[in-house]
Amino acid sequence: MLDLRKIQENKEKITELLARKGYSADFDPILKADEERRKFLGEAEKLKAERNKVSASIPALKKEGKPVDGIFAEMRTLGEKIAELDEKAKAAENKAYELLSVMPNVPDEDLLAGEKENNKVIKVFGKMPEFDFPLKNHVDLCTDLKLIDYARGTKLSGGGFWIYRGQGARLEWALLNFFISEHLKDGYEFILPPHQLGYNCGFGAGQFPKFSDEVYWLDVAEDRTKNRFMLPTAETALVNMYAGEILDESSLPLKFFAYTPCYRKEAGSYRAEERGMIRGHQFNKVEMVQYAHPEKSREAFEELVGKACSLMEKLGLHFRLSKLAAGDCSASMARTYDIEVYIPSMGIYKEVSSVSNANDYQARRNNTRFKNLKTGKTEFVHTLNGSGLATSRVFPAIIEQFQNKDGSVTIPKVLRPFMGGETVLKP
RNA sequence: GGAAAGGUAUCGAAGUGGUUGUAACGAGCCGCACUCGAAAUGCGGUUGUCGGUAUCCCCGGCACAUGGGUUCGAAUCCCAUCCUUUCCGCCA
Repeated sequence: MLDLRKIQENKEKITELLARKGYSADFDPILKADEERRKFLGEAEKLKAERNKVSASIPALKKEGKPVDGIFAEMRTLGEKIAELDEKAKAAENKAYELLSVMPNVPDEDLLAGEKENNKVIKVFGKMPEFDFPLKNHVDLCTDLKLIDYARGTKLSGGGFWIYRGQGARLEWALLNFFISEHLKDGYEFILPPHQLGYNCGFGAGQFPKFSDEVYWLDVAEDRTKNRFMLPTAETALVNMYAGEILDESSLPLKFFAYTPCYRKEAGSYRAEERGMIRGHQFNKVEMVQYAHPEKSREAFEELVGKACSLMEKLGLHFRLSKLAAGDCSASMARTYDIEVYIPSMGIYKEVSSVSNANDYQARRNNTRFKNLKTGKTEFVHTLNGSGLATSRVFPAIIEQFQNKDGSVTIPKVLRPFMGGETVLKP
């Protein structure tokens, strides 16, 4: 949610920043509705003040035995006028809110305008793997090594689902446990949230109403706002934990991570080259979230980026870090860096982590605040999130980047303790 | 799913149609006093939000789970919804 006051003060600037996201904003209907709201509100409040004054004098009048019936009749008419003005003010407010709630977040000023093509690679990690033998893709490797059962996954649930089996399940679990152990070392609190969330969570995270068709709904109620959906990322849960609450300033930053599967329709995004587990309807992810003091949120962002990179480095993978252009950041986010791992068989880099700062956009939507002791005011916190990490791209990257001539795959050192000391995946 | 009780501020909790949302009382927190210092004690302060060209005070509106209703007037009465606790039922 954008700040209406900032729009009033700085309409041109915000319009320009949103244009970098490819969004053409028209604030005039919102500002007009808000002006209307204030007009009606002012009129209603004047009448209410009068009513309150009269009401307060009633007991005294009664005590003195003076007649009050005439006053009551007058007040009844006044009450009707008030109700009418209240209704008008409410209607104007709802209109402004509705228009405002579908607007995306403004990007940070240092972001380039435009889409993907303007993303900038900031840093490349590790060496591009080289193979002196014909390399296999991860689908073949996973099948030959009996790590993933694609065919039977489809049998159970249709396209976009697979089954981790034996050593494959173990590798997946080892990855998750490795991530968890690293986050625990950094002092983040481990969260296991519900996987079914209410509409308010989707709204608060800024994913609804726009993207409400891209999640799986549990059809227990006709009205979506009373229904639950399967979470598309743990962010949707973590970012709403303190909705409506006022946090202690001294408790900031709050640092969490959660493991959940992520359930997504990914409608229409299937492409032939994305075979195997690159894009599924259900994938495992460990998600990091911070609630930060507005003055410290840039620091928090760097910390999350650093953590995601460090996980990848410890796995020994070749990957790169990109700063996204304004138009490639999702609607809720003011700033996003992607970590992309190299998939040798595809010859391209695929996202394994997306680290974002929503600034106060999400906090405004779900009303998460803290008391600023310096100013004595309540302010919105900044929320940040980042994958740390999603396994569905890391797993294939490991399988492909660490494959050997004999068809085996070398297990990264940091994962071995979580796999009973095994060093190689062999057929 | 059935029954009962309940939802008031940072927390516990009182208030069950009137002049009082800082809303008794207690705790917490902040300040001051006492003290070498601390504890104890005493005094004072301590909700959020919207609006009034109003980041200092000021004036006004609103908020006692949420949404409606009754009334001149609602934390208080009525209806609906949500949630919590306890008991019972169900439980791959």
